Amino acid sequence: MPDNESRFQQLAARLKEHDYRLTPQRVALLRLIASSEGHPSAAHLYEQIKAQFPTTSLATVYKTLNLLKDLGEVLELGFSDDDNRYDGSRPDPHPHLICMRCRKILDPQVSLVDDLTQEVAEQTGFQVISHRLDFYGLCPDCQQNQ
Amino acid sequence: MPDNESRFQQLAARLKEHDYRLTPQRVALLRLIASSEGHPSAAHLYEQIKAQFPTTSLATVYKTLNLLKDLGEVLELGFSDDDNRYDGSRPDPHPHLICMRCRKILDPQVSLVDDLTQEVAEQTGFQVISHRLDFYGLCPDCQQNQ
DNA sequence: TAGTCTACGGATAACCGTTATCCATAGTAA
DNA sequence: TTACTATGGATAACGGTTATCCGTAGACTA
Repeated sequence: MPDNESRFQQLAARLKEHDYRLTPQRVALLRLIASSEGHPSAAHLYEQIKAQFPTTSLATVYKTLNLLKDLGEVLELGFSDDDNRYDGSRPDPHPHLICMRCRKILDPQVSLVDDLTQEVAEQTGFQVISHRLDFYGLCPDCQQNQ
Repeated sequence: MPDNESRFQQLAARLKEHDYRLTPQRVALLRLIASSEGHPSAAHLYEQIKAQFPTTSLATVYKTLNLLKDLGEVLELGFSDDDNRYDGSRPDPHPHLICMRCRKILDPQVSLVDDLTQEVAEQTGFQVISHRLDFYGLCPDCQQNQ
């Protein structure tokens, strides 16, 4: 896994590559996205960036996130009953582990995803293109403190 | 898998069991839910039931679905960018296969879910309670007709 | 440096599926 | 018949996200 600074450089390079401007607001957002743990929501990023740029609009946060999403650099986790969350470290589809109590989201290291995907495809004749694998439960911290 | 009629009887019994009334609208909805393939949306059920009860409100559809959901008899599949879909045949969490073209949703028969769940739990220390496993792709029909 | 052009940021209205609210009434019980 | 309550229907409200509008910062040209 690359460190935060190099991940930020990657994101910045991708924007430049497509002739998008690196405005101060975007730079600040890229740094937040590259360094964030736990998969922040747009509202969370909005709260964080207001510390540096108090006049920033929530729309700017969404615009930047969608820009990175369209470039394939950010994975959007949509929830119908909660804020969307964003994964700026690993844009490829992968399983997530969601704590039902503190709403923290982790990326587990697993090996069986490809096997399960293949089983599903063979079972149904589907051409599987992507996936969204969410596990819900309690993180170790919340198991202790409940 | 039970046939549609017995599934309907199950649903009806569950409502009676909790002293909910079996109104004509609810009976019609229960039959639709028990017999539906491909995981209908609330709007889809609404269109269907209007053939029998033209004055039915969309709110009644949602109320009945939420009733069954709270009783654990219907599984709600929420999508942040699309209508929610409802599984009235298998209320327990299980993988789904979603066609990106015709939006059909299938229930694949797979054996590796428990293994993957266990791997995730051991890897992270999470107490895994539930899951939501969606695979996206093209169904056999849409592979041919594209 | 001045002028022009365009991408961008900020503010906010609009969107849309879902939920809440209100009221009339059907069904139940006494 | 009367009173009570759950239910259905209509629609307003909700809330996260997106679209729209406008002023401007920044880049390019000469």
